[in-house]
Amino acid sequence: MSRTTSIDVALRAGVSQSAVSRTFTKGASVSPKTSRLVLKAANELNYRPNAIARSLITGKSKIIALVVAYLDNQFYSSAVQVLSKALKQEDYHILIFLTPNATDKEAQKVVNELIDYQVDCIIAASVAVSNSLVGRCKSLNLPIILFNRHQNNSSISSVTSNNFLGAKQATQYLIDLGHKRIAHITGWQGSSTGLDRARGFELTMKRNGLVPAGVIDGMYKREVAMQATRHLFTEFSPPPDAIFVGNDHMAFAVMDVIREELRLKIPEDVSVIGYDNVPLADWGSYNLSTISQPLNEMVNATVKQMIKLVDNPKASPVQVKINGNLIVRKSTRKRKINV
Amino acid sequence: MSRTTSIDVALRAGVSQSAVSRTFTKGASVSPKTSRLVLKAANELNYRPNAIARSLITGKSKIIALVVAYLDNQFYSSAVQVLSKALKQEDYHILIFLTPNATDKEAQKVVNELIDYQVDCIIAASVAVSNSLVGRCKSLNLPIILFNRHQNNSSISSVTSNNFLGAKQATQYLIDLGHKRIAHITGWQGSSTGLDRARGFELTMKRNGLVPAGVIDGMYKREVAMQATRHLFTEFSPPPDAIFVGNDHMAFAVMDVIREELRLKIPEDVSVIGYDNVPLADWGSYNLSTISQPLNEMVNATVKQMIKLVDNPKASPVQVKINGNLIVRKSTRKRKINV
DNA sequence: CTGAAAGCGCTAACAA
DNA sequence: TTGTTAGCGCTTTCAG
Repeated sequence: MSRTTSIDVALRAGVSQSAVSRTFTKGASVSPKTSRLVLKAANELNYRPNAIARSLITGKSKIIALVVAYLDNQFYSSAVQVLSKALKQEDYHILIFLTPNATDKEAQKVVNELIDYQVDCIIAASVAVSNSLVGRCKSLNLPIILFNRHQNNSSISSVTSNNFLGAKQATQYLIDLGHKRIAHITGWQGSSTGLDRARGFELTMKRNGLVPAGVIDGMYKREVAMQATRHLFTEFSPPPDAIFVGNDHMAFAVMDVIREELRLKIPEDVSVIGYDNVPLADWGSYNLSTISQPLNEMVNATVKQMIKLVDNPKASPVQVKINGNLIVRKSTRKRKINV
Repeated sequence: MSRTTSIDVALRAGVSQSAVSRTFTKGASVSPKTSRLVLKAANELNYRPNAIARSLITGKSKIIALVVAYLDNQFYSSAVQVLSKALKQEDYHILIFLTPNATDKEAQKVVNELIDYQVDCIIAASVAVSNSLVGRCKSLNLPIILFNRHQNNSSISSVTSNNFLGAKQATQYLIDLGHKRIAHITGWQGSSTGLDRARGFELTMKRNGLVPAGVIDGMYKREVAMQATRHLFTEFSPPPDAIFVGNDHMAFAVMDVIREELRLKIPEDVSVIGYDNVPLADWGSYNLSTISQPLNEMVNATVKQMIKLVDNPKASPVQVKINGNLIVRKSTRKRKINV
């Protein structure tokens, strides 16, 4: 009743146990004849090599740890899907860790568990990684790649879109539409994406001689963004006529408040633009203009770098930055002159 | 530069290697003194037991395979989050498999990989599992639990909500509102949820002496549901004044078509009710009435059964069925008399 | 309670 | 190319 092992197969095929191992280890030398014998016996016995035992020796588990804060934001559930597909192609598996409370202690705990399972690489999506943790991984030769986040520390690999440029595009677009009172509900100011996008906004406003009609940290959270929106329209006078929101996930919340609570029309009364271009942004009820983050390219870059690092943990880290595009939908529109 | 092992710790603590193992194996007998010595040395060396080596012996990996078709549907991304949290509590880890094309061959391949990694249990969310596959798992003593699906085969454990009852509630609710021309865009008719909900609809209509104003399979896919909606309003005359949609994910698509393409009002012209009660259903732009699937209870039941089965793979399978509730929001409303 | 010794199932030298 | 042998790092008998 217990699992068939390579010995069982060897016995039946009339070869040595190592012959069996070799036929299942790519790059090993086996004669076609032996291979055929082994494969036949293996098939009859329904044999599969034990990946655990293999990992113990090779030191490689073919498992990637994917650490992500949450999946509420469609950008991350999409990212998980695309990553999963790409990694499957490379014969890697995903151990997924959801860490909603991103305290450093929590992160420490997660990394401990990753180490226990000998994962080949960590992909940290939208999770802050302290320098001490990076050091710990480095000393263990455990590669780590930041996805959609970057760190000033240039010794760590990261893949992001060009958030600074994207924010500049979004802001300039609103300005070109004729908006003068533009507010920004920022992404979490403790994250690189949130900071880069806010920088792009501030700079573009200044370059155009405009003063922001309010800047509030939305923390990338729906509830906080909703509160920020209410604040923007009750405490600022005149209220904004356009809002650049730090990501799509918050932009949906902003739109809901503007339409359902404030009874204003989008885009007639207020233009709203988001960031990410998640699938939901294209749905009829939102039709949200936004800046795209090229998920496929970001994932490809991530996997490519992962393979490099697994192969050689001392390979030089890279910081990949991919340009996104302005996606114009129906949540933004040209101002009439003299509003 | 290589990893610290139990031998390193033993040497430093001045005890045997087995003593180290025992202090890290719960249920083993060690004197407090030895334990203290070991823990101290382990801490100084930053030692962590190698989970891979442990699995090789115990046969238990503390890893659960979570197989899910996709994460586009918010019900599943939510489910993954809640499951992840519950399993973490029990010290289990999740190897996630996304299998968008649910062919049996694909499933076979996934199961092979699961076996390779010696997962302790398979949780199959919304994935069809053929009987041959179930048999294969059984012969390997690999427990499997269906989440949000059930099979006629009563030898396999499953956790679902009471979809038949929920569909009856939804339909009766529409009838009580005064609707007479009620259509049903069904969930995929190859799935138990899709079938149970359709049965509940058909039966309730019949019992109330009503004939369905169209029944079309939406396949749980956004695009298909959109097409079905168009069909319902162009090919049926008079068109429906209420639609029971097989899940929320499709209901959003239906609402988008009704409002953006057909230029009809919800709920004034058409009532729409969904199924699942995903977070998005509560967002202002949709405000979708629906039947809840009690995710927390479903997850708790799943984890409980999983622990039982891991402990004893021959434990009797259970089919858990949890009742959901009607959630009334603003996508449904009472018909005026004589419309 | 403790240490010595025997493997878990496999890969990777090594010699033939 | 093949079989033999020695481990990977750990848990688990078995004596003491």
